[in-house]
Amino acid sequence: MEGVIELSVTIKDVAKLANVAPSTVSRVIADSPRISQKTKERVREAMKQLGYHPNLIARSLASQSTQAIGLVMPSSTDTFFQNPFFPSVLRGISEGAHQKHYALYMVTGKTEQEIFHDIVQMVQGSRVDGAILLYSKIEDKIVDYLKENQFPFVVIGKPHKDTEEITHVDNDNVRAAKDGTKYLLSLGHERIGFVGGNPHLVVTIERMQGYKKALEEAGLVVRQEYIIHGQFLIEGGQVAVEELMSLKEPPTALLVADDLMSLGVINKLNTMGIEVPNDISIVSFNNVLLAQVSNPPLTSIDINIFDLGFEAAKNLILKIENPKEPVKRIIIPHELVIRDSCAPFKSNDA
Amino acid sequence: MEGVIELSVTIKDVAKLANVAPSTVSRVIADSPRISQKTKERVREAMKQLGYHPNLIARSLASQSTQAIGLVMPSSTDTFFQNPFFPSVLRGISEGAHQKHYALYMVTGKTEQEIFHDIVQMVQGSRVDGAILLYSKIEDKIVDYLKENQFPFVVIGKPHKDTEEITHVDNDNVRAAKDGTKYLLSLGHERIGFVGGNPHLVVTIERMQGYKKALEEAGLVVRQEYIIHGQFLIEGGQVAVEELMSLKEPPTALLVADDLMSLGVINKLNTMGIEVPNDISIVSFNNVLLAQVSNPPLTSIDINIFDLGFEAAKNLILKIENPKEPVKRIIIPHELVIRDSCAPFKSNDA
DNA sequence: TTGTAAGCGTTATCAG
DNA sequence: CTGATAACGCTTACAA
Repeated sequence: MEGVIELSVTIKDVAKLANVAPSTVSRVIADSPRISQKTKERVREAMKQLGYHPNLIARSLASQSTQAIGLVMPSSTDTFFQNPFFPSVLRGISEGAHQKHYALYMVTGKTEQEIFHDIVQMVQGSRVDGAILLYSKIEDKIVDYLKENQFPFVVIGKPHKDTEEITHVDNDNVRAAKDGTKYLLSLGHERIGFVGGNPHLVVTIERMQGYKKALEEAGLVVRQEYIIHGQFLIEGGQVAVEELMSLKEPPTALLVADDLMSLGVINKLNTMGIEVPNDISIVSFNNVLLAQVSNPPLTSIDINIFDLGFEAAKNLILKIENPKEPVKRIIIPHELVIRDSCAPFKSNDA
Repeated sequence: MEGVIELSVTIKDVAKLANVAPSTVSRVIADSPRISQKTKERVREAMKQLGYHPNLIARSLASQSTQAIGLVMPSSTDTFFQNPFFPSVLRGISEGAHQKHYALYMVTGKTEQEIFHDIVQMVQGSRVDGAILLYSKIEDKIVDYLKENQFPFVVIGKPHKDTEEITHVDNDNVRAAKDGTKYLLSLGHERIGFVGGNPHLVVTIERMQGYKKALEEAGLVVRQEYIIHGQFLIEGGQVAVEELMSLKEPPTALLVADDLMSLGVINKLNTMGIEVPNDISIVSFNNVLLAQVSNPPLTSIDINIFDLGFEAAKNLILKIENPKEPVKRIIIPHELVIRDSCAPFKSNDA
């Protein structure tokens, strides 16, 4: 006869039972120092007896805060979900949120318009205290909207514009791509291709820049036909390979901007009878778990995805709880993890 | 001079500008048929001018509904997140929720206790209108709690107990495992091992049952040493292989309850110089995208993960919006997808 | 240290 | 068809 179907016990019920005013109960919940121990205990006892739990919605309305943060996905949700990047970054965000007792809120729109609409609702509807953009693309209406309304948000990746005014957590992707390319260069490769993701994503742009820079610094020309864009998916890699390998002078090494793409690349290459790393070398990006069990295991640039998420959540909450928190740019380190997908360049006429 | 920093325009502001009562504005928002067209237009005009957006929190408080559904993850969140099952089921849920304009809410607790606490908060705090359990395990406090409080929820998988009283979306896992095992049997294999996940998960139990049944029906004895449990992760598969292959009489075929585990299995086998499918055959489960690019491509039982999520969301919402909705059991069909990880049994002394 | 009462922004019940 | 007015359950001055 207890703990059952006690439909909505309110603060008033507790107050009545404990013989205090509702406001006192509220203060006990907040553990206000201005309430006597005795009262606190009495109230807590009453809460226990009644199985009281605060109504968070009411609390949110009164206190103008929800203890929830909104997650903003790219409009290509399906692609995004399929990629191991998503769960990893989510883990990081979840951990960061958890430490400060925040929950996560996701809208379910699919198209760009729907998502925009959902976000506006979420923000104006004050369902969340802040938002994390899990991607960065050029010309993003959502960023503009959030900025205009001075709503707390941080972006994972480098904002396309107003970089100095938007707190963001990012890798040094230019540098990372440069590192990867240099590694390939150091193995003697000169015909190096680049397989990137959606060209509207800033991360794609930056990695391409790094790739180009490395080539230029090595005194090589950048060949436009060596640069391919696809989706951050297995098929993206497969399609890229088809194009690249049909060239008269195909590359002998590839910088691939995503592990999942790399799997597709290798898979396609296999079916064509081309071997990695014997016939072609691959440096990949992200170093998700799959990179290890790939055949061959992938040499991949670890970008510490978990940390991207974790820092994003942490800094967003800082911002939420202290509106005058300064704008920050947080750079998460990367690291080239060498496995077995690269080999020294061997001239054809051997 | 418009659309900027209009901090919290309320229904009252709109009412004032449109020269009507707040309640009228509320009715216009709900598109009540009892409001004249003229008034509606006038009010809508005012809303537009002021950039009004309803405060969803206030609405929730007044209407006792949030248009959000809570997601309940297993306590081994990290493992769960890493598995492609998660994004797939999430996609399905998201789609189902989207069609009825629901959002998703996730708590961030890590340990079993924290999660339980978070869920209670979420439920009693009326932050969501219903919940989806993304797993089913034995002795689940959360299920008991939800049931006791008659809170709308559905589980993905088969509830451990009170099966008839809990709406759930599941595969016929016993049958599916039986099908997979029979297929192996039909190839001439008799020494078939089973690699399952966490033994507290109902899905593991059922797949194991199906496996056993198939063997028994074929007149074979179930060997306890052929049954291994691990995590639904790459390492889980790797560890299982170590155990299985150190047996004096190792199996010639494996039924593996998860694709990611299968990758681990194959990977480990490779390093041991054992070839799939020549030396050992594998039937896997889930048929996630990875199954196709695995080397060799996996023969895997497709359980239609997306549909699991989709139906769960759809039926939960049905339940939310109609409390007298009957309890339902929804069985999503499965299908054995044959690829290249199985070969006919070849006796050793060939 | 505690109580009173006024919000928070909606919805919903009555009147009219 | 529209307007008052009372909830919804909590927080937070302001009093006492």
